Order: sequence, then C-alpha cells, then structure tokens
Amino acid sequence: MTNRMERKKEEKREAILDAAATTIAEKGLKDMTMDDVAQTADLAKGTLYLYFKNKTSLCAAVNANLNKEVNAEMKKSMDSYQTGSEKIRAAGTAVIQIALKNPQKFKAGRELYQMRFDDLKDPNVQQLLHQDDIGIELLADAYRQAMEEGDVREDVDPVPTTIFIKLALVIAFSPTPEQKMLLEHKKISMERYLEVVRDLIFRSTHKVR
Amino acid sequence: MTNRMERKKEEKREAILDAAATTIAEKGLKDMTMDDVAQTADLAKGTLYLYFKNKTSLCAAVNANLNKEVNAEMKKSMDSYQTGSEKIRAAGTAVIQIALKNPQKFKAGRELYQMRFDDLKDPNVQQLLHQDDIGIELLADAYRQAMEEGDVREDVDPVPTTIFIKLALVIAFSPTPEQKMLLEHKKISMERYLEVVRDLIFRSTHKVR
Amino acid sequence: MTNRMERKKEEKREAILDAAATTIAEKGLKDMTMDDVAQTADLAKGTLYLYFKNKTSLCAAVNANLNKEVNAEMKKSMDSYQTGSEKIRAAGTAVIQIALKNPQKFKAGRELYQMRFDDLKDPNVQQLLHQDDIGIELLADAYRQAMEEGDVREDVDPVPTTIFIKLALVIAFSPTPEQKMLLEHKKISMERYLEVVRDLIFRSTHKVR
Amino acid sequence: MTNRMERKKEEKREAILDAAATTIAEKGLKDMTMDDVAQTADLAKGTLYLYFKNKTSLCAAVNANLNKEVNAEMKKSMDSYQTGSEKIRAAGTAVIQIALKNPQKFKAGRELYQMRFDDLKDPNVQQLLHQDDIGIELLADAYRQAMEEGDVREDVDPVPTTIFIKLALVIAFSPTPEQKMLLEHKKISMERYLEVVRDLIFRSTHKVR
DNA sequence: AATGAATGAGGATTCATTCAT
DNA sequence: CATGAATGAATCCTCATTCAT
Repeated sequence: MTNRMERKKEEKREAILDAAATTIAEKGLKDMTMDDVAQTADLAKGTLYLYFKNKTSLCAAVNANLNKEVNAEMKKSMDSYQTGSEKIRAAGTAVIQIALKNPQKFKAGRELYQMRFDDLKDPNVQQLLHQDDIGIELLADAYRQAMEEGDVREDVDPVPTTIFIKLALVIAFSPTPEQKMLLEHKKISMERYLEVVRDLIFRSTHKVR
Repeated sequence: MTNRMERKKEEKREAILDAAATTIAEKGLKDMTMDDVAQTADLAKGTLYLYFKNKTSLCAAVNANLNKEVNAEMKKSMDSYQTGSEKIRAAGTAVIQIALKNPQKFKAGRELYQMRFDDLKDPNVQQLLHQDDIGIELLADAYRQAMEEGDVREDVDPVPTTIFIKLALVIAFSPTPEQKMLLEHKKISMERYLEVVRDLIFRSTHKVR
Repeated sequence: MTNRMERKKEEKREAILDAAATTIAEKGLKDMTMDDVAQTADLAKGTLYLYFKNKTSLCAAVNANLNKEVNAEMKKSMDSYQTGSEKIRAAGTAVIQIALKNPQKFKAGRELYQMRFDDLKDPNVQQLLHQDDIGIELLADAYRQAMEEGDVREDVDPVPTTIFIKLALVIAFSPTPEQKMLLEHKKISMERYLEVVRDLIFRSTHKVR
Repeated sequence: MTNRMERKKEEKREAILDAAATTIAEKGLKDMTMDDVAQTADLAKGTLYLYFKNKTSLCAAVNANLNKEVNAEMKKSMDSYQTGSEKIRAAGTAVIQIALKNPQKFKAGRELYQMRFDDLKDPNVQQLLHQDDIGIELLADAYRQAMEEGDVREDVDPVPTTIFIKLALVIAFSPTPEQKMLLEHKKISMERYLEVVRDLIFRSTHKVR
C-alpha cells in the first residue's frame, strides 16, 4: 500500500469514529445503529465492516479515541505548570474545558462507560486499555509530585485515587438521566452542582492550610 | 379483592422485581429481555404485563425497590448513632454491607442508572423519584447535623454533595466493566480500591483534626 | 331454571350485546377486544364466555341483534302505508332515521359486514342469517306489491335487488374510511352525498312519470 | 444507482405488492400477516421493510396499485367509444372483465376498503388518493358528456354519483362473506346477481326512452 | 475497496381463551 | 354462576452482519 493510500484509509477510519461518537451522543448508546453511523459518515453500511470487525470493536475504538484526545489535552495543560498541585488543578480544568467545548463527545464517552468489552484480544480494546492507562499515569504522576511537595496528604494512594477521580469527573460532568431528573427535582442548577463536585474532589486529597 | 389475594398479588409483584433485578445483574440492562425475566420468575411472558405496563415501567419499579431497601438499611444503621459524623460513617458502612451481601442487586442498581425514565406520569417512576428523594434527605440531614457539630466543613452544601456522594458510592461499589478491567490491569484489589474510595469521600467533606 | 332467572340471564345477554356493539362502533371491529367488552358491560372477562362461546359467535349475535332492531323499525314504518311504493320509501326513511338517531349502532353494523362467519352450525350465525332473510323478504314484498301497482318496472327481480339495495344503503350511510377521505378531498358534504345516493337508489327501480 | 438496478428494484416492489394482494384475497385483511407476505413473495421478512415502512403503508400501496390497474383498463375501454353513455357502459364492462379475469385482486381491493390510512404524509397513501381521484374523474367526465348528449338525467351530480357507483360496483362484484352466504341461501347465482346490479346502476342515472 | 440489498434471529407487546377459586 | 389471574401463541418491527456485484 502506498503512503497516500494509507493516509486516506486512516482519514476514513477517523471519519467513521467521529460519526459514531456523534451518533452515540445524539441517540444514546443503545439507540445507535450501524445504519446511523453509516449515514452520518456518508458511507455504505458494508464499508464500516471493512474498517471495524463489528459494532463492539467500533465502540471500543471510539472510546479509545476519545480518551486519547482527552489525554492529549490534559497533558498540554499540565505541561505549562510546575508544581504537582497546579498540574492536578490544570488537569481538572482541562477536563472541564473539553466537557464545555465538546459536550457531545463527552457525553459519548460517558455512555461508553456502560459497555462491556469482552474480547480482550481485539486490538481496539487493547488500545482502549492503553489510553486509559496513559491517562491514569499522567494524573497519578501529578499526585505523586504533589505529595512530595507536601500539598497532598501522604497517605494518598495515587493509582486507585486517580481511577476513582477520573470516573467521578466523567460521571459528574455528563450526568446520567436519573441524576438530571434528581437535580431538577431538587432545583439545583448544573453550574452549582459542578462547582460542588469540583470542590469535593479537591478536598478529598489536598491538605488544608 | 380479599386480603389474602391482595397479599398474594403483592408477593408475586415482588417475585417479578427480584427476577428482573437478577436478570439485569447477570446480563446487563441492555441484554435483559422480558423473556428472561419471565423465565427467571417462572411465569408466562404475558403475566408480566399484568403487573407492569411495559419494560420501562418494570425497570423503574426495580430501581425504586432497590432504593427503598438501601434506604431502609441505611436508616436502620444510622439510627443507632448520635452524632452526624457517626451517622454518615454508618450510612457508608450500610451501603458497603449491602454491596457485599447482595452484589447482584447492587449491580442491577448501577446498571439502572443508565436508564431514561421519560414517562413521569408512570407511578413506578414517581416511586423511584420519591425513594431517591428519601435517600438523599436522609444523608443530607446527617451532613447538616455534622456541620452544626463542627465535624464537617461549614461550606458544604448538603443536597448536591449528597447527590454526588451517593452516585459515587454506587459507581465505586459496583464498578463498570471498564473500571474492572482497569483495576485488574493495574493489579489493584477490589478491597483496596473500596478502602481508598471511602477515605476520599470521607476527606472530601470532613474537617481534618 | 325459574322464569325469573331466565329473564335475568336474557337481560345480561342483551347487556353484553349492547356493550359489544358500542365497543365495535367506537374502536372498530379489529380493535375491539374481549377486555373492552367486559369493561363496558361491567362484567368479568370470563363471564362473557358463559354467554358466548367465542368472540366470533358474540359478533354474530351482535350482528343478528342489530338486524332484528332494524327489521322491527322498518316493519313498523312500512305498516302505516298502503302502496308498495310508499312502503319502499318508508323503509328507506326508517333506515335513515336509525342511522341518524343511532349512528353508533349503525356503524357497528357496517363494521360487521366485513366479518367472516365460518361456523354455520353456530346458533348465533343462524340467527343472523334468519334476520337477514326477514329483512330482505320484508323489502322484497314491498317491491313485488309496487310492481303489481305499476310503480316499479316489471323487469325488477325483487330478491337480488333487495340484497343489493340493503347493502348499498348500509355502505352509503356509514361510509368506509376511504370513502370519507375521498368525500373530504372532493369537498362533498355528507348530507349532499346521502341525498344523491337516495335518489340514485330510488331511480334505479322506479318508473319515471 | 444504475438503470438496471432501478428496474430490478421496481420489479421486486411489484412482486411484493402482488404477494400482498394475493395474501389479502386469500386470508382476508385482518389475517394477512407480514410473515405471510414474505413467504408468498419468497423473501425474508426484513426485506419487506426495505420497500415499505410498515404494514399500513404496504396496504396503501397495494390499494393504489390495484386502482391504477383498474383505471388503466377502464380508460382503455372507454377510449374506443364516442358517446358518454357508451363510455359509461364500457367502464362497467371493463370493471366486470377485471373482476372475472382477476377475482383475487378484486377481492383484495374490496377488503382494503375497510382500512384506515391515517398517515396522510405517507407517499403511498397519497398515491392511493391520487388514483382514486383519477378513477372518479374519468367516470365523472363520461357522465358529464352523457348528460350533455341527453342520455343521462340533467339532475345527476357527477362526482358524488361516481363515488357511490364505483363503491357499489366493487362491493357488488366482490361480495362480502355475509352477502355470499345470503345469496347462496336465497339460491341466487352470482351471474344473476351481477346482471341485476348492473341494470340497477344503469337505471339509476339513465333516462328511459 | 465499496456498495447496499438481503437476511433472519430476536424482542416487546397483545389478546382470545382457560380454569382454579 | 361469576371471577380475573394466568397463559402463550401470534404479530409487528429492528438491526447487526453477510455477500454478490
């Protein structure tokens, strides 16, 4: 395969991933069909199967892709700071920025949390795990540094803490239908809720002066 | 309708709810079918529709029922303590107890968080909202008391805090497939993870000595 | 069975027939369910099967009953006239009166025209045939008389003519959905349509002066 | 899409319409299932839904198609005559020819008269209305001409007359089960009945010499 | 590589009829 | 006689996946 062809193939793959993410965000994971994706990507349905062996694999790839983008954004934000504590804050801000700038994609990411990826041999599932790993280590490093610098409690265990906090962030910033119902019912605005969540997460690890 | 018949009907309703919860836990929400539920409950498919007008309504009822049980357990645990802080801790312990004793039901509860209940007129949906409300107010009251007693920071906003913490607990104690994969991959035991999460949640609101 | 019991039983049978006719008129034949009928008759579903062996038989009985009422009304109107031609006109007027006074029942009658009654052994099906017969002979007699009296063409064959005209009347006075669509589309009012139909039917058999 | 493919698609559409008409004629409208149609057309059930969005739409298309064929046949017959009266007679003959040559389709057409087509946006429903319109105007024009030529009474209103006569023809030439029972019971042959009906219809509008 | 027609298993829901009480 | 809970066959429709072109 020539270089040009390879590039074109990669572009089409990305187009499909984009179309899938959009569809998931718009219709929800369970109402996203391969027809929808094909239509959104302006491709024939059969073509999707040239790029992804089945729906599950496509979803894994979408998930991996979203994580990759979030990781890149987080890293860029964190790199402009020195202290661990600042980096942690920068990471949070980056996530919020993405959630606000690209709520569609963020929602797709949250929907994908529900999915079971049983076929661990699938390269796209492996990619997903890999990107998850990168994101966690990025944040865990910041926590380690902040601990050394005395801003974060010494007894914090970076990896499980990071796993939980990343999940909590995603859940909070793209609430499930039930949460939304509840917040409306209790007359709490989304803005207020996010503010509270962010503060809770900050307090959960940081020392108080 | 005689009293005996009424009781029998209620019992059968509970049996269906149990069967549905089991099915959801085993197969996941999206792979749970009315056939499965009927089979598990040892009833004809049509019978389910005598008790629940459709699948969504059945799911709402399952969700409401689970919340009711959790609320009852929480209340019982909390009532044996005096201070707000103790009550909060007791609530956490109660949730953990349920999650360990009845992981199936807990998992069903987590799966149900994904579901959209659009028909707000449905009595089962209203029940669900009602039980959610009760659970939140129960915990929020404990936070209010703990704030007065000086154990919890004064700037904590009880209701949104409780909403977030309840969700975080459920998510943490019945991890999604992706989280599970990640924890295994990072060689973190479930016990360790739960310990960390509990501590994070505690620290997020409590004052440090 | 005592006389009183018999009467009571007959009354309940009539109540069921009424309920069924109402349901058919309201929902259409294909959307009428035994549940609906039971509800309308304020009886348990099982009870219907004590009076009618199945849905088809119930429908036959409804149909027979409606025909009986129409026949009685027609006969009453016709009896107050002397000439055949007047009697024919009176019959037409009687049908129109019923259609206007009791459109529900009339509509039920038209819906029932679609139904297949295969079980010719069923007493209710036989009743239906019997009532059809009575209605036709009633009208056919009037035609015969009118022929003798020189008002109707000599070459009219009374029985097939009557069969056709009765059907045409029913169809015209309780139009099918497609006819309704068409009339609306062509902006012809129901009143105008009925007037035209009546005239056509009259001209089809009568001599012109 | 290439021309060849388009033609093939249209052919398959027609095949489905044929299969549906056959099924309706054989089993009656209410016992016609999509399974039946698929089996008759020798296609998978799902394939039907590639051509028709639901059962109602398929039925509308069948109805429109039958009307189209009848209209074409009527027009062809009418065009070989000059006077309005001849054209009217030719139209009647054409309908009879179709009914005798293709009783299955004719019966399907009569069954379809019962159906409600609520979705006026559906292109197939619009086609149906359009074909109905064409048929009525065709006949109405002949009546108008015959009136001018003095063969038909001056007080005939062409459009409602045509609507009624077309319906009467269809009903008469493809009798409902109840009518059939009645004719058998009264020992009237189908041929005799049709002859009578035709004469009645003729007399209803024509002047007598 | 790309297409999109065809497939058919699967799922939610309905409803006539039965039968234990 | 009356009830109404239970049944399960039947029906419409969806959608992931395949495959001939």
